[in-house]
Amino acid sequence: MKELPKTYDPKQVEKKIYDMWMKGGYFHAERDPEKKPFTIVIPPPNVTGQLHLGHAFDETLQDVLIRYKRMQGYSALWVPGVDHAGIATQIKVEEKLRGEGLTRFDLGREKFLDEVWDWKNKFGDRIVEQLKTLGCSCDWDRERFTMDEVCAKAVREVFVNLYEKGLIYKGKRIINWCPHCTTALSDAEVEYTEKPGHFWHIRYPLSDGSGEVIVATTRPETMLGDTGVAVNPNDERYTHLVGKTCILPLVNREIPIVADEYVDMEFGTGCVKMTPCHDPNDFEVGLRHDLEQVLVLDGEAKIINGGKYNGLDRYEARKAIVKDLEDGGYLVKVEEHAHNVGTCYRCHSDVEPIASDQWFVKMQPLAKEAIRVVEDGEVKFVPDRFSKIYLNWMYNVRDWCISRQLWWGHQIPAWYCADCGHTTVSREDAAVCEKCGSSNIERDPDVLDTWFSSALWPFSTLGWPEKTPDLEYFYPTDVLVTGYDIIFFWVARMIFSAMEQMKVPPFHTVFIHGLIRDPQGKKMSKSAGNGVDPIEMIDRFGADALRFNIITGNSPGNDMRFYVERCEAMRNFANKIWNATRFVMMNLTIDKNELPEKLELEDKWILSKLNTLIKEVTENLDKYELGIAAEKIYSFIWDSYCDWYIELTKPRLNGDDQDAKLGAQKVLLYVLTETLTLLHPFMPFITEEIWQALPHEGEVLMIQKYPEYSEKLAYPAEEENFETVMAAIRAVRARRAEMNVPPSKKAKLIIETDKTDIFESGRAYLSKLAYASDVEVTKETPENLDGLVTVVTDEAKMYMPLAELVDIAKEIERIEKELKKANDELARVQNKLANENFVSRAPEAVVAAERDKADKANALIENLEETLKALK
RNA sequence: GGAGGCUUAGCUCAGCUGGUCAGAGCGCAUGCUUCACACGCAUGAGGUCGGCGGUUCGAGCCCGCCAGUCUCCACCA
Repeated sequence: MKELPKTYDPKQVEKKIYDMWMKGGYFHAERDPEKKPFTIVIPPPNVTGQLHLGHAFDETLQDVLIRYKRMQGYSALWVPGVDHAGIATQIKVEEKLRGEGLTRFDLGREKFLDEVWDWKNKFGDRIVEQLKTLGCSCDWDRERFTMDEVCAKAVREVFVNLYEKGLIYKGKRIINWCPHCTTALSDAEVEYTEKPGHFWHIRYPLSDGSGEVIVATTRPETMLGDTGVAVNPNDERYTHLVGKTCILPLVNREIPIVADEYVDMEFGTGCVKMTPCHDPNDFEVGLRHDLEQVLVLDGEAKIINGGKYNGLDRYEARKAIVKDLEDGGYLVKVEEHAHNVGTCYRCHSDVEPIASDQWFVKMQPLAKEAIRVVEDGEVKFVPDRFSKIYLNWMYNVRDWCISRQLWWGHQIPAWYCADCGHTTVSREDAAVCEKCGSSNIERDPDVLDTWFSSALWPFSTLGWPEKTPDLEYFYPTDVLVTGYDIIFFWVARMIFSAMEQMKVPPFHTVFIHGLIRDPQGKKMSKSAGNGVDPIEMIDRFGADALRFNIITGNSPGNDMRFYVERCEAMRNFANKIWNATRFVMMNLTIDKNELPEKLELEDKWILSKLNTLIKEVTENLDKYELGIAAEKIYSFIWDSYCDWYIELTKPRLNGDDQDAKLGAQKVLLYVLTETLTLLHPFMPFITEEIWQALPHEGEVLMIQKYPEYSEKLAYPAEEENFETVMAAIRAVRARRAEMNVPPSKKAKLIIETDKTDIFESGRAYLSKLAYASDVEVTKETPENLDGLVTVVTDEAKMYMPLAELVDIAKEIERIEKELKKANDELARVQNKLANENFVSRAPEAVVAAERDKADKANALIENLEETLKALK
């Protein structure tokens, strides 16, 4: 027999086991017509990213689900892959270039893209390798990249398809512009944070010299782009001014005063400066009143078209302009004013609203189906509350700006004709204008939003638009697992994209989880330096421990704090399993896993508990209650199997009765194997390692059948009977602990009970677990209780001769106390049972349970009273 | 402005459709060189489940109000 070390060392195991799985091809999902498919696509992490705890959480949940389904006999496919992550990746490469004193423009598009591909090839495998250390059972044969050929084809198809349907258009709108990333962003990519600011009141003199209007603004520098002043048409203070013009200070431009409902009379001065090119509302007002559009900020947010201010950064310009206004007597007053500023979700620079020509996806028609499938329950969110968040967003969704002024990404398949001005949008790269045939065409330099390609992920990864066998078999996918923070970015867009292209929802369930935070509840981030590296955790405690830590102690959709100590606790759990196995193996003389014909009471107890566990765990997993399932297995292994059952088998294993010995071994092995199988999706490495060492049939645990509830192994009566023995043992231990009797001090144990057979059969382990030198089971009360310590339960009265420790007076006092407690309990229960309403309206089982409680309390009281009488 | 979450033992959190639901881990106390494990074993202390009302035979669990806290959406210049 193999000698196992005393402590489990994941490092010796995990890599070896993973390699074995890989070699065996167990991650690969076959299109098996005999099986039902179960598919998950991974939320593709950034190709050059590193695994953080958020990933670890996400991937662990998916791995548990996929392993569970695989073991249940599904053809379980987990499609892995990575995302090209347009902005994020481009920024990283540009930073690297900056270190060399270069910009992307120095290289030019082609060379720059070569650089990015190099970067991708250099770091692209890192996160994949990290996923493997976590134990992810992805089908690596099907790994995809959002920029590979298959995905590119899907992107091209969808773009052209939507364009042809009029659902993609190009237009001049106010978009969110990041001056640092120098690209447009979608609404979803802007994060708002409240920042302190000022509210400047500025005097705009009327052109006719008859007075002035005072406007209030938080962005004085944008006045360079002002082409009007708006007031509310119902604002009597200003009606006489509508139609007049005023002079824009510093610029000396004559601009009209217009009336528009948009203006809030209550706010500020009621006069609003209109900057159509740099404010979304002003843009709309400008269109309605035909105001001129003057762009005063360039892509880096430096002033243009602003005379002497040209070239100034927006913040410098603000200072200069405020000073000049003040010097010129135009500044009326300045107020403190906190307001929300949009920032780039990637670089956190202030986002600039700028009028710009961009490509958009028209959302209203697409949102319709995306709303319907969730409202109709074709796509369910777990927990359900996230469907409200999703729907609310979808109801109010605005057109999606999809063009990005980047180089890294899917370049937009649009060619502009220099001759006729026509735009050719095409699945194949265009050589000539489709309208006039001119070859004088130029491709749009912009690329698509990264999320445009991830939106197609559930079907592009399976080969769409080709009708591949994979697509046929594995689509639609089943569950999408992700954090609530990317519902809008990704989940929503996958749903409407799939509905438009596939006419079928991409998945039936969206399983949402929360964020992992630091012990203070703060978001983990690189800049705050409070991030915990999952790889380090795996290194220190093992992947299984990390996984178990992440799975337990939280509930679906809620954030959780990460405690290293919890990893330690889970490492201890792994060690516990390891040692339980050591125990079983060092007593093992059989090489086949089968139950014995004769089962002892304690065997039936543990088998029945196991059976219940199987039922509950399966139910919990089916309801996505992974944490609850995991905790139940934990407590079964630790509390039931290790703390009780193993101890119970020791007398048999160490005894001379060969049949009993074998019986105990068999049950030990059976229960251990079943439990390992149950636990495998959560702790794949240690369970596989142990399973391999135990007698088994089949190649690997990871494809064994998941345990199923069996009517044959339900022993409710025996379970209950054994619990009464346990209660007796606990009572004795508690009594001894109370009196500070060390385990080494044994005492005879006399058990007076009506259920002699139950206690009789447990004689051996009773003596062990209750530290008895000898056990006597009887129906008779001992004649003389002098010098006996008494322990009373509802099923037994027990006596231990520990004369030197016994103080009769104290004994009596204690029993009277217990008696009072029992009486209180009885009164409570009887009171309940006396309630007509309760008895008639509560479910039968509940009433029966109460009656049972009453019976037990009665029995206990009776026992206590008898003992008390005897003592006196 | 709108929506939602959270408030349960010293700490961090579980508690599924209202009836063993008052729990877990860590921490704490006491005692254990018990032949798998001190990354352990046994025993124990500790909570009027944020507050106030209501529904119900029965409420951490449902409803309303209040307080604290966090988040998301919208974004009045």
